[in-house]
Amino acid sequence: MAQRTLGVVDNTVVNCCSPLVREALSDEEAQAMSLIFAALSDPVRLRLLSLVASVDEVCSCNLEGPLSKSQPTVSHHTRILAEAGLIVGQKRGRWMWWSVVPDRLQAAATFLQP
Amino acid sequence: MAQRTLGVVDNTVVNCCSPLVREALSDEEAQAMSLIFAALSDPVRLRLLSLVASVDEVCSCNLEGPLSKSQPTVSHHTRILAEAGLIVGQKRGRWMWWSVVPDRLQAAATFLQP
DNA sequence: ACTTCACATTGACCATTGTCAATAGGAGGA
DNA sequence: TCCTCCTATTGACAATGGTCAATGTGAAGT
Repeated sequence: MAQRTLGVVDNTVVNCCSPLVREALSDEEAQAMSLIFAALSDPVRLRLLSLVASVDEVCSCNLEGPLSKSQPTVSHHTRILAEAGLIVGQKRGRWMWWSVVPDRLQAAATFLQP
Repeated sequence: MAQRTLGVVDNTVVNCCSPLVREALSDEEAQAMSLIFAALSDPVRLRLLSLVASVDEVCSCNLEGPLSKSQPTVSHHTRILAEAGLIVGQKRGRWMWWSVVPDRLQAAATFLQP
């Protein structure tokens, strides 16, 4: 076992590592995290997420051009990213405004941190 | 634009953020990163990676049991994780010993860090 | 040489996914 | 009301992916 112990606090061993490294993942944890990474596993969605993350808000109509994808395809990808909790949409008038969820990105990053 | 500038060093603007947030991702970057996340997008592979990460080395024969998957399936998943650079295998005798590549995990984590 | 053991590869099957044309829904303007 | 605009949904298709039985490969022991 390569659990890198940092110290003992209140008679509890404190380990250094993220859930991924500390111990074997449960089925439920693995299932939940795989949904996030599945949302990140497509290059078009990564570019879409990057477009949203690099500004405060973007409406769907401003994504078709940069992504060179049809409107239904963009809608499909925003839906998957939203279901993974990585972006949230707010409808104002006829436009759908998307923004990132920094906490969700941070959670995924922390999960991988060795 | 929501580029959060940290300061100016050598006449170059220094931004705070990961590639994902700093600017729109290129096709090549998106394609490359999507391969890593695709490797992480399956619950069985996440559990496999966790098993490898929680110890120094594991041979394939010790993965079939915990994962409840057939030997070809385990081989399939180790291959995908290895091609993504997340684990490396070393053959010693008849056994294949797998270990994680911490730098690769760290790179994926940094990529997501907002 | 023969056998055994650990792992990789192949082939087949079914499920999932990315894409777009066509259509539907819903908000605002004339 | 009618029309236009933006987005979501549906349906279809090709491509990809997870799984395992069968087979191949290669190393170690007898």
